[in-house]
Amino acid sequence: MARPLPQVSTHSSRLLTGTAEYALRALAELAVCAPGEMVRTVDLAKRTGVPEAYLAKVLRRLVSHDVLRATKGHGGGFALARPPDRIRFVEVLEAVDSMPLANRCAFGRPSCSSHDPCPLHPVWTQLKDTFLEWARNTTLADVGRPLVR
Amino acid sequence: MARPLPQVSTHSSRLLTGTAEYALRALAELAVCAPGEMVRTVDLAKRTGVPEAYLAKVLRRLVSHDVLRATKGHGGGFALARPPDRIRFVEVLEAVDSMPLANRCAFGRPSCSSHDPCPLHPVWTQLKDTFLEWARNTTLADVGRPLVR
DNA sequence: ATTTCACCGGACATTCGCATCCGTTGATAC
DNA sequence: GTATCAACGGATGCGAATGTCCGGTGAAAT
Repeated sequence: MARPLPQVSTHSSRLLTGTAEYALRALAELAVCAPGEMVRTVDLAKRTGVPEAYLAKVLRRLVSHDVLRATKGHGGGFALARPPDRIRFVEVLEAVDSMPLANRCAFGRPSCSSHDPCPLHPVWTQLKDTFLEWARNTTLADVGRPLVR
Repeated sequence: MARPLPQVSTHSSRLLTGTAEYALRALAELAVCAPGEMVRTVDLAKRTGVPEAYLAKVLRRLVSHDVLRATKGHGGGFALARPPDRIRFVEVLEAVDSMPLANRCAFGRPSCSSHDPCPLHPVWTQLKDTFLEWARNTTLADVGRPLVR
């Protein structure tokens, strides 16, 4: 017992940071709980396979960004701050990562637009916009579902 | 002078690793050169804003993966190993990152499929497949173009 | 042949994301 | 009031990704 469990793997095009993935795992668990049910860090850690001490830190960031709410003491724990369908992935990513991805040039140029594009601008914009659309349109209500959209 | 120039920014949902971004910058420059023209590391570094010493290391990885070819000595440098339209982004990412993204569960489960899905499986698959499609269908011939596809 | 040039490749330094630890705070149970 | 519980938040450690350095190798110019 006390099996190490699957930590984040390293060195690969990952799309999401390890921390963001951890946040989504925990939120996915909370999304299927009864509304208002408080779940402790230790339980979330067990269900998600995320290191408990680190998960605690991630959850705190989500609380400070009003994605989660928390209560202390007996019967305490974490719960979603709103119904699952009103928590968008983009909010989660902003909370744990702070993603200024929207206007970032793949060439590192301070200004890069369709008017003054860098060589990578078109292909990079294509990928970036797709990702942002996904992050903005996906909510916690979409987890654990057969993907209808 | 000797201005630091825009290194990769940190802490954000990045989609690509810094190294992968560096590789694409350099390849984008080489893609618009005359076929067979050899470009030196120092010149690529200036044009792309990538630290020269590190870029040299990235370029070597691309050579060992047959994305680039290199020659030493006077008039030496790097050039694409093939025409731009035959170099897919996925090859580049595999060369510098080694991306086993294809079958990786966002919940860290050893096995996760549509038969035995984790809560995040549907939404995660959606994003992952979109990214892989982008990486496989985009080539160096697409850089610097108005994005027609 | 010698010099110069530019890639090669490994050793080394730095930075940052990931992870752990521990004392503090506030709420509940008794 | 006291004890217990669980979140809070700062300090610290670790390892991978990033970035630097330098001697070696082979090709071209003279």
